[in-house]
Amino acid sequence: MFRTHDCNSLRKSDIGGQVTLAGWVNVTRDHGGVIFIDLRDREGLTQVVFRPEENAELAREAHTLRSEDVIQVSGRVAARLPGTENPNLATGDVELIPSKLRILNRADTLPFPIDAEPQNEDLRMTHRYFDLRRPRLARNLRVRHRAAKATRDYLDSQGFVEVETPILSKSTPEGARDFLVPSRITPGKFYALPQAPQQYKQLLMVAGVEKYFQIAKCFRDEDMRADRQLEFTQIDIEASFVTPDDIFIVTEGMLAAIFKAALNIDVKTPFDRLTYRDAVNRFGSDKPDRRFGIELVDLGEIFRESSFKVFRSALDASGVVKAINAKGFAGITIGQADELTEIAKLHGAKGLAFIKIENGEWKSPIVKFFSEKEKTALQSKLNIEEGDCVFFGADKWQIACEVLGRLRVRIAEIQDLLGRARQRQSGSDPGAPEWDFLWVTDFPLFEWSPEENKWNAMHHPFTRPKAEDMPLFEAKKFPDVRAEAYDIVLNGVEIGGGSMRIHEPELQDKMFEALGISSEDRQSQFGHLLRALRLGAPPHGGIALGLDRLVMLICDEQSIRDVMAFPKNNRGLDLMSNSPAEVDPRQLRDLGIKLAKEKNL
RNA sequence: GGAGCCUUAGCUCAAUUGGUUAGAGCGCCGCCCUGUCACGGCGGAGGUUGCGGGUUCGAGCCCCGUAGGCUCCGCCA
Repeated sequence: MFRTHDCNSLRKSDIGGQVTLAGWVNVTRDHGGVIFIDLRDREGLTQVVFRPEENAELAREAHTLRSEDVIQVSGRVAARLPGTENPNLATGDVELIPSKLRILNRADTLPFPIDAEPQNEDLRMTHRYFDLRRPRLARNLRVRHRAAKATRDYLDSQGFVEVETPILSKSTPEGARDFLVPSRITPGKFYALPQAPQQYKQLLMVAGVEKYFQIAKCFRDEDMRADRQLEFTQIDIEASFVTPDDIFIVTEGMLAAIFKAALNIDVKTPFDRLTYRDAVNRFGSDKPDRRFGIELVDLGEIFRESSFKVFRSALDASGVVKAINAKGFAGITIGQADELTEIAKLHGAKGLAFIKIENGEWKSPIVKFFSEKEKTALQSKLNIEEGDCVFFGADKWQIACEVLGRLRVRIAEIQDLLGRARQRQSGSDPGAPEWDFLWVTDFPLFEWSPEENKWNAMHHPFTRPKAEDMPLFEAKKFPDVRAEAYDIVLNGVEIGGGSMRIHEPELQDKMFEALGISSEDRQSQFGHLLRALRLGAPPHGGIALGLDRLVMLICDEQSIRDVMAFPKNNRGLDLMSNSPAEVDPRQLRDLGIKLAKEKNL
């Protein structure tokens, strides 16, 4: 037996016993005579004490130990001397007096200290196996495991069956850029790694599985972000003979089970629901963070007849005038105002108008254009008080809402409305974080792509239109057609989305037509699906949740990299293994691939 | 494809307005230290200030370029 206990299990009741522990040297405290070693394994720490008078040979060897050496020690469990107990340690009442020490492996000088937060992410990624030893990341891996296990247990209890779908699959024209895998056996042809198991899970519904799920790896060859990696994991769910409510209920139950398992938190269900239109109207976002206020207020009524040209012309062009009131933000600095103006311009605004209310005075170059009536109406509608700062958006609906929505989030960060900076500074227990779950429903079915000059599916091409909007769909009033599609949002982060699918071949064909996919392409790209729909496809729908993002939020991390064992950096490089890498020319020859010459710069 | 911030010892950081030999803590090496728990004490090694160019009597600091990292926009059905 390699060890009899882990490093977090010895207690007073074990005193006098003979035990063997194994682990890493967490820290050494060498007094010249007596030497203390904190031995660490994944469960915790136990103090090991070497005394020259007990065993001079062992003590001499213990002097050579350094951080992260791997050792095995056997000996007697002893009570600590009175007054030297460590209440901060679960094993702090006892210590191990070894009679045997095996140095299993010595560690080089460490690339970075394991007990501090390294700033250099490059360095962390290069030595990822070492970084993962740090308690924070070790905890994250285990929280992730518990979340995944709770997912399987819960969905199993609801009758869902986990089915694996191919990683080597087929490229489709819609959606993200595919990762391609060349076929050796069929030269010149390629598999694609799945962006999601979307078609397979629908085909499983045709197959009569009825309730499917999978914790599935997905691949998208797009640029990365803190919450986006080339490969990521989805909790993928699909069910037959269901309505959106059925999907909502099972998702809510699953998330409650995950939060119970990971954090021992009871999540309140059912979650609130907001239509896409309301979400954008009130929060300027289809994934609103409702943990703070600053809601968007529509001012169309007030300025309909205004003599202020900027507002009036926006309204006359059937746009909107909206505003947010940042309470107590009149002290905004010039730098902050510049930054917010930049954000506004970046998202399509021509500029940013705002009013500071200081010393009872409305300070802004635009106030002089307002009538008394307009000012009074503004004051009451926005609840304007001393110290407030009001920001305006006057533009097309989409742009005005998005701009104010972005400002809203940034202002909340600047004002620290979630108290994160304070929590970090005080170092105190931040208390229970607030978990704001929200369903956003009734997404538009289509989205206009100016680049391609065509309509694209906002969710995906298999999403069904809302039944009541079918006449609009038939009439090709595409911008007005709503989809039977929904997103699940947690604290302003989109953690999942899904829809009811099209199960009628005729409707699917019309959808492809609307998306400008030729009949030939429909057959070559989606022929199998269309054929399947003709063989008794049941009504079905589902959802997919981003496991990485969900675990990131649960672990209070800022990046999904910190909840993945071996993530890639933001250029898609694995700095540890140095992938991607060149391959042997023979491998390319086998695949019938010839590299193009590098571009001359 | 674009924008912002960053890059000084193994790590985390400092270095006044451009001015002497680029410092500190931790780590590492050596010596001392018998109840610590981030043990302590003394000493030592360790630097092409990412790289290239420019301005200057003089550049870690100013300018230009470039590489890398992170964040964001585009992109992500």
